[in-house]
Amino acid sequence: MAGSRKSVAQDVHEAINDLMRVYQFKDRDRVCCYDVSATQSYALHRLRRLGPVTLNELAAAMYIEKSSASRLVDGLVAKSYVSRRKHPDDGRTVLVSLTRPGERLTERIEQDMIREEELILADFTAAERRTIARALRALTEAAAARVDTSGGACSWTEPAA
Amino acid sequence: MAGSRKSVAQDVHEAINDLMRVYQFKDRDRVCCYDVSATQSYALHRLRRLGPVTLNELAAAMYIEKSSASRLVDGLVAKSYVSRRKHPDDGRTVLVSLTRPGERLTERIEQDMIREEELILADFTAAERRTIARALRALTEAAAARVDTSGGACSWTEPAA
DNA sequence: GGCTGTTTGTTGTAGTTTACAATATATCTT
DNA sequence: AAGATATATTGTAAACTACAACAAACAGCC
Repeated sequence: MAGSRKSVAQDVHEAINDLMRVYQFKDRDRVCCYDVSATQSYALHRLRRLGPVTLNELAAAMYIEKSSASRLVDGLVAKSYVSRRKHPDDGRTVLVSLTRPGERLTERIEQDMIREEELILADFTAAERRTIARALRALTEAAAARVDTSGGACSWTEPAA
Repeated sequence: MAGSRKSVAQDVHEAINDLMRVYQFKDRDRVCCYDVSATQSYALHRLRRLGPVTLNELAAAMYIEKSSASRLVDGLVAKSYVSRRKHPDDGRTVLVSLTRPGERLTERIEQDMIREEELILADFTAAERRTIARALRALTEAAAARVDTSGGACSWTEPAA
């Protein structure tokens, strides 16, 4: 395998790059269809998954700076899709959570996007679809393991050179 | 399969979302290491793949608007990594291509990123790595097939509802 | 109990990426 | 040759992000 000139790693690298470009475009295009942006939509989905979280936790889950998360929440609060309230036990932290309208919107967007994913996946057999899902998940986890999200910022773990 | 409550499409949808967030973060983090941004870096890689192209072609390959491509090229020309010259046969179009320094930088970045990809892939067997590569490529092509890049803009092909 | 240090979140500021609309120039069609 | 079309650039504005400075609340220690 070390002999092959075009490595699998190179294949994967290019494929991920291309996948990201296509899906980023897809996300941009989708903005118009709902009341939220792609980033806001992702935040809603994380919140749906995580339940009420502090701002730092949300920032870590999204791999963004806490100040970015703060403004992201600003926007969603302004639209009444999330609530930001003081933590009962710790006056420093806030608890961010979906409102009922937020839950409804999140579910609707999620269903629509899954339907689109189904169309894309229609070209594959059931076994292939499962393989794709597993591969993506594994790859994501492997990459996520290299991110340090402690504190209010994130940093990529460089290999000790 | 229609019976399973959590569909494969849902799995794939979430996995792609998460993968994108992690890799977008990884890209942002990597900006510091070179003389170009992540987007500029992607443009360099496309140019390396495509050879000299017109601005519209580059825009289509990157799924961005022609005006965005124009400014993207501005930045890379300013750094002397690409050249923008008039097409000999068609006075309307420009030919964008890598300069020698641009080629060198592109190769360097690509090698570094592939090395990182190898670290991420280290957790998988050779067979798994090949499966991941194939799955990603197939997924990307399936998604790309749904984008219409004719003219100076792109648009996502919605299913006829 | 009160001082010091730490954690948490917000605000000021700035850079990058992107799109839409208007424009200029060149080519094509009839 | 005139109008229509294609290509690229510029004006403008929005979203997303980070870093730095700050304010408020907690924690520990003496």
